[in-house]
Amino acid sequence: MARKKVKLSWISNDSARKATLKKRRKGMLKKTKELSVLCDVKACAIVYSPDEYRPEVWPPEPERVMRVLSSFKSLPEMEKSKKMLNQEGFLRQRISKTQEQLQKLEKDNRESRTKLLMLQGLDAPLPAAAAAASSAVMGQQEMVQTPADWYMNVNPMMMMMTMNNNHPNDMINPPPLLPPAPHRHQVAQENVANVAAPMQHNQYAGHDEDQYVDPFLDSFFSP
Amino acid sequence: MARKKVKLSWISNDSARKATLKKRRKGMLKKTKELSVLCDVKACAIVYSPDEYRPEVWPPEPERVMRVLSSFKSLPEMEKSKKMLNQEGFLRQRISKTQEQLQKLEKDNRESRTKLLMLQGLDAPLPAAAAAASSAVMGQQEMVQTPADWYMNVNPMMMMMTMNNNHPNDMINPPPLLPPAPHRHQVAQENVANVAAPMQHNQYAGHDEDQYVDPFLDSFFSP
DNA sequence: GATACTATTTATAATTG
DNA sequence: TCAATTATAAATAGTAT
Repeated sequence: MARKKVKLSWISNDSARKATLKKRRKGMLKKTKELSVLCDVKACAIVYSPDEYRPEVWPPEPERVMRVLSSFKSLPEMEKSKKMLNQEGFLRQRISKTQEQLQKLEKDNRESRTKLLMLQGLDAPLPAAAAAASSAVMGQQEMVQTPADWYMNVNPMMMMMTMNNNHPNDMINPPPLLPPAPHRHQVAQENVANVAAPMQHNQYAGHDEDQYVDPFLDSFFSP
Repeated sequence: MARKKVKLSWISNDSARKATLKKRRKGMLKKTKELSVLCDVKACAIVYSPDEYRPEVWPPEPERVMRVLSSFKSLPEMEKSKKMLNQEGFLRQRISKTQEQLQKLEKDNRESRTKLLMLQGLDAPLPAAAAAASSAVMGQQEMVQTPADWYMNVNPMMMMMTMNNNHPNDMINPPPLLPPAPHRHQVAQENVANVAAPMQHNQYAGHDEDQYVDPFLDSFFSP
């Protein structure tokens, strides 16, 4: 959106793509925030970026996810949710398939190089990438090496569902029966008319949403 | 962003707020799509609007997003899920690295082939694997045109936890085991709202992971 | 209320340091 | 590579139909 009109297709230039990602990701999250604030709606944006183990997310309060989840409580079919996919299995399967692909690719690569050698008679050493690739795929040991604190900070999924802004919810959630949350008092009263909407997905509005954990959900997510 | 600088606070005027919501929501989803296409990253946006039973979502396959929601059970708050999170986190990281390697390898492969061509002056057809890799890396146009199809091949878990290039993702996500669902092809790329829950009647038949729709999540998007 | 239409503000592609 | 700058494309607030 500047200097030149951009065509909507993948940016092949690595550095250019990276730069664009950085700019636009920021812009997108900002837009999300603005929409949510201006119109008082639940909005959520997630962007996973290459080489980053955790996604950029808006809104920044992952704990609000619980409220969104609690809106599901009334839905039927809950029992069947046990059938939920085994995520780890999914990933493992993917890795296996990727390995296959990689192996084929490596084989092709080797064949190409062999031809090259025969034709030009010089020894082009395998790029580090190729060797690293196989070890990366195969090297399960690294799993053990994963820093303990690494995953502690990782919670892409949990952030994913977070949403809504405080404004309406604050209105919707009168001072809890529980210990009051002081920060809520800054909410303006003019917004009364607006409070209806955000209500629609929250059945536990009367509780302190930052602390309350729906017992049903709790059990649902527990083994 | 026009006529007057907007103050970042809730719009009290009902009609004005509604109008803004409509405009900005559209804009935000568009931005999400653009970012995703231009930089080839997994990006997701969800907007709940008042008086609308289902949220506007990008990408157009909400069931993919839904699966992300299911991963919420990995919340660190859930003590027993931490272990699993570790596993997933590791796997995700591993996949990211593998994808990097794969990209490098693929690039290298291309270079070798270029040399080959120059030297032997004949066009040796790409072996299957390399061709697949190539199209996976280069085939951005198709993705833009039929995001639905594209996502058919994307593992939901990958979508939510990984981020990175599609190129590698395509490699990592081989074609679905099940035959494609033709009805998805009618999904209009631009009309996000209409495709909110195309899978809602696609039951758990087959229980293939790429097709399976969790009833819990599915019902979320159903009125 | 939904468009359609600008005048502006924003976002950002290209460029520079 | 990265941040800052700048010129331009996009988004959109207010308005009219």
